[in-house]
Amino acid sequence: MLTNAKLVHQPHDHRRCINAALAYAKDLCEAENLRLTPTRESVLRLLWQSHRPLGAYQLQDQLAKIAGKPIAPPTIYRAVEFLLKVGLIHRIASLNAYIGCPFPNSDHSNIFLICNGCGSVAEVALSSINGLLQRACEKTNFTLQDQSLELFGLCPNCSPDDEATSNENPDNG
Amino acid sequence: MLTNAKLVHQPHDHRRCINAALAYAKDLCEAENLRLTPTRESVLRLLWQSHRPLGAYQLQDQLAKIAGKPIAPPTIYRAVEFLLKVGLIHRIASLNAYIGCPFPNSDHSNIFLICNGCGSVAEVALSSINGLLQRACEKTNFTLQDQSLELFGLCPNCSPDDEATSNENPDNG
DNA sequence: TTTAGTTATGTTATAACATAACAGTAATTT
DNA sequence: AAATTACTGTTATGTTATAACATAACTAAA
Repeated sequence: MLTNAKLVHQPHDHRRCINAALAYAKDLCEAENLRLTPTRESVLRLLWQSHRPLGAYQLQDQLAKIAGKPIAPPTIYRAVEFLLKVGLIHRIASLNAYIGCPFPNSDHSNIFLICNGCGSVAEVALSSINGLLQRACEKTNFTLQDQSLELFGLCPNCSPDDEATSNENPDNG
Repeated sequence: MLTNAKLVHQPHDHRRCINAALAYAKDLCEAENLRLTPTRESVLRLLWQSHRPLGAYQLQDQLAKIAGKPIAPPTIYRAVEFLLKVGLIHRIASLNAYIGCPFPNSDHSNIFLICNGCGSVAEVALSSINGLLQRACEKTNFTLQDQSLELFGLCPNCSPDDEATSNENPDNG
């Protein structure tokens, strides 16, 4: 089971997450002859500021602050579209929000663990589930192309049966 | 595996789908002392007009025609909210759209098979998948509360490797 | 090194989805 | 019938996303 859940739910040096993501993005774009322009890089960096997803208009606000000038929605959506296309970020459909992809290299299909308490989102890739889904599709003669698997609940920090301190703004990035 | 996939993807007497859904809704509301008002019933009926989901503003247009007067968005969203709460319909997050629930009685968690060709949506309930998801959550100490599982692809009618006629507007309701 | 082709961004407007707030009406209870 | 609750109507607005067109920046020949 490939997952970043431990990282998301525990204190860690989040700069390493950011640096790794940015470095990977740069390498990928160089290798594929894609342009990681300043806008795109800024949006990617913003989406790695924490392990919580950001909506397009949150990105707009934050990018405007960074850029020191107003940013229009299409600018955000274009950057997001690019980053989605090359697999560096994900869209969380149920939240209308975006988040950095922790496994951009692996050809995984993702299950998102979305915490109703603190808003953190962890990702799990589980081939056994993909196998089951694939078989269910075959049984119904459905040709699977893409998927959106989003689970809602409470992360370890926000679980009531967890004795630890909880909620709202854990500093795990 | 509980599914309505065959029904969705094959020609069938769709009036039976509608009648069954409406009858069930009436029974349920009577039993639970809930009010299936004309607006709510109309919205439910519209969501059972076909096996394709409808957005709130499509519902608005169609309900306005039926009612012969303009309908404001809150009217739709209130009816939808009610129907969601009592489990008679589902929301498809990735489509911002709503669809009648084919198994309103069973305590299932649903996987939606969304056809990129004709827009039809079938539903599958598969306990083995729920078990796997539950175990994945336990491994990461995530307390599962709710889920949204949406698969995209091509239904049997829209699959290219299927010799049958295809696409866009199959008359299966 | 202009020119043309392509890709990316700026800008304005608007489409599409969803809810807040408050007034009024209908059903239900007392 | 008055009080209470549940539902609906109405206006306005918030939120998410895209269309359409203009301009700028990069790239690759001529």
